[in-house]
Amino acid sequence: MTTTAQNRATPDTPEPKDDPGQRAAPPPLTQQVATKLRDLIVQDKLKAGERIRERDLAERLAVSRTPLREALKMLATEGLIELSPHRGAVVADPDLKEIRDLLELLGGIEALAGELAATRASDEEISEIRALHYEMLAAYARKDRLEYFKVNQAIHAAIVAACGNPAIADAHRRINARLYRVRYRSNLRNESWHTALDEHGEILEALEARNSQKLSSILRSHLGSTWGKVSDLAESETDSETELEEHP
Amino acid sequence: MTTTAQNRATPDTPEPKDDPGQRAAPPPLTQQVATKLRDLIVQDKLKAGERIRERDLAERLAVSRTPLREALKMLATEGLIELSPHRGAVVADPDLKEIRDLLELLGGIEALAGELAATRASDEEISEIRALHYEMLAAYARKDRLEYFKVNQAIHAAIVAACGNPAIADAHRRINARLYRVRYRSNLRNESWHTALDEHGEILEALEARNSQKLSSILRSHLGSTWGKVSDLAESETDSETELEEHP
DNA sequence: GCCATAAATTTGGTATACCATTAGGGGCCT
DNA sequence: AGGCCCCTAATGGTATACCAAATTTATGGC
Repeated sequence: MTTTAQNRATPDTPEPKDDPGQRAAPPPLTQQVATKLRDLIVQDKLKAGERIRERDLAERLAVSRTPLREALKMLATEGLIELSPHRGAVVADPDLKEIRDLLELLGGIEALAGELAATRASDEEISEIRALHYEMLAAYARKDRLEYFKVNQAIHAAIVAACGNPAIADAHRRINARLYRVRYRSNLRNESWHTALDEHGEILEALEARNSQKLSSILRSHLGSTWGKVSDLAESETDSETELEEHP
Repeated sequence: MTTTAQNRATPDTPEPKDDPGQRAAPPPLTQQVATKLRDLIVQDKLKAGERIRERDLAERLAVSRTPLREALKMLATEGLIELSPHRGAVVADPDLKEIRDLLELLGGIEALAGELAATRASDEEISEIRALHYEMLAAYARKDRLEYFKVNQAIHAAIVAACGNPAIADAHRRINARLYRVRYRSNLRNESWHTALDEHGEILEALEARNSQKLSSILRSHLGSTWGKVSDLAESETDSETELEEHP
């Protein structure tokens, strides 16, 4: 058993997704599709503003429309795509105002999480964050922007997780997902790594000193500088390429 | 009067009645179902922990399983219900820890929103909030707990809306929805209205003085007292009624 | 009489078929 | 010649049918 066995409709489906011999739990297809779509959006393989044709995408993912639509509904409530009544789904393409709003919210949540983490984090968690910090320094030294970005994200996730409040961590993860693409591009093209690096030093310092107020305020301003980079980047882009956009 | 409190009781009211001859805009069924389910959950007509049988519920709502399932998926990502792989959906029944976590998050978001609203809110918005405050006093004078509760919610929603950040307002609405049932019951049975009332006076004062820091900190502690009431109530309940729960 | 195992029923998961609505194109009328 | 309207194709919305897994129940053996 355990081989999802929907072979009836699609006879040859070379799906290596779930291990057949493993007695582990088979994950629901809708969830798999949702996760896959999340990845596709976050990795920009589904471009922002792109129209999603259900039948095509369903065939591409080798699933039926039903689980795909359910996944779509989930991503819509997460804010990753937008659903128009009879016009289908498009990948969310936040404008500058939305990005600013989301960063403001994300900053607030990180500040809250940091404040709590400063008092609640275990020594082990702090040690791990310090380890990640060094990894980030390593990535910086190697000028490995991708690794730098990932570790950077991991650090923030770890701080948020250290507050011991899953609800906060979940909210953070969601908002972050909506900004992931933007921040990724910003990271790849921006010049000033050092400001973020300095701030991260302060963050670690405040955390280890268990200084709630300081950690909180640093995290707020930290995302403020992120906003600066993003808006600068957006400016230079609209300058040069003039993104395709609907006009009235 | 415009923007009376009743409008804020439920996120948005669907159109259960079919348009007579009007061919304007038929709202998607899935959305209607989702809205209806939200209301049912929030009004406790679908009890916490209750198992949801898709076929029954679909028949009860006179829709097919497909839109119902899509709606279910949406509510699941919103945290209002929980989906177990093959055991179906149950109405989310947060335990004390989860409630505390959610209140902590909600407090943080309200604090953030308040801080921003203190500087950004228009005079008209502040006036409207004051008007709502008086409505709440009226409900208090009449000992109308339901109205009091609704106006109370409306005030907080108005403050959050006044921060001019839809992302924050949306996040707030979602977290609040998950706590609505709990807070509603707490409100109906708790004795001490006055503490909340006093705090609301301070809130209004800080907002009109445009004192960001004060408004922010008051909103944080305000939900702290909410936690006190909720936990007290939970205590007395487990004392007296012994909620129906699965036993080994 | 009790426990274990297997069958049946129930329930959720998935696929497909069908219907309604909307966008696009071409022809007709002004 | 240009704009309005109708017709057609495509796409999303809804319903139903079928399959697999899980729970419950019945039955047989200890």
